[in-house]
Amino acid sequence: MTLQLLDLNSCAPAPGNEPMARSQAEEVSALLKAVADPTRLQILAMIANSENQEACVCDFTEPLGLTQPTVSHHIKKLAEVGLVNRERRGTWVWYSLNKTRWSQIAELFA
Amino acid sequence: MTLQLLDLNSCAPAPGNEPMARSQAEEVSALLKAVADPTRLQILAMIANSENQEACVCDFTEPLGLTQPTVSHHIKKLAEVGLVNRERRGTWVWYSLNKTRWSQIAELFA
DNA sequence: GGAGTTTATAGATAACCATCTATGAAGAAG
DNA sequence: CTTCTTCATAGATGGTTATCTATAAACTCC
Repeated sequence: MTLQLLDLNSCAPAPGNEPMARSQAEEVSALLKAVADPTRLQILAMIANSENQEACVCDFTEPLGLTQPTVSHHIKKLAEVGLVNRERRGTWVWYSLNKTRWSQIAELFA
Repeated sequence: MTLQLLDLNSCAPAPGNEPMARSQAEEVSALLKAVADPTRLQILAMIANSENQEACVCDFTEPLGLTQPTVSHHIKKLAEVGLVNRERRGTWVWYSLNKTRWSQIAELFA
């Protein structure tokens, strides 16, 4: 999936009433929806602020006051849009931030 | 409302399992939810790409294939989080982008 | 004031989503 | 192979939201 800008700084010949392509809008929207949830923002911040910038599901349940399946659900949403990487090491599954994907969001609003 | 960063680059002493404050997460989430909708992304892009970087409700209905109340609903969502400015001039109401607010989103993901 | 135009609001409905409980899958260790 | 731990999935449920129709509000012009 290739992210494209909203052309805020574009000097294009003013498309007029032609709206941004719906498909592109839906792509960007899906990425933003994943991050537009308070619990998922907390999860992302916790990963970023943790020791090795990685964490497993069980690290979140108690601080967030949520059940394990709910945390798994949220992390899955983040993984689906490529915001977190998944890596199994033994019994645990470690999740880390995909910083490239993260900064792609920043570029959208640059 | 004061926007705060997710402390991705923070050198703070590693809060450990203490999650980001829920209230802050909800504030940021509300802002991102407003923009995490394909139709609203199209509206924002259309405003940005229009002649004087402003547009009124009736400019959107036909290109987006939505009714006027639906467009009003979406613009209201954007206005509620301060992403668009509202200005009545005669019969029309003109909406423009709040670029300060816009770039605050970029800062969140910087 | 009355008619026409533009935008906002109210209410209804269908789709979506966050959360839970229950259960399955994957790996470690005895 | 069995047991324990961690994570994922399935299904149910209540809350949120995008959309529509109908109507009100604000403004212009005659």
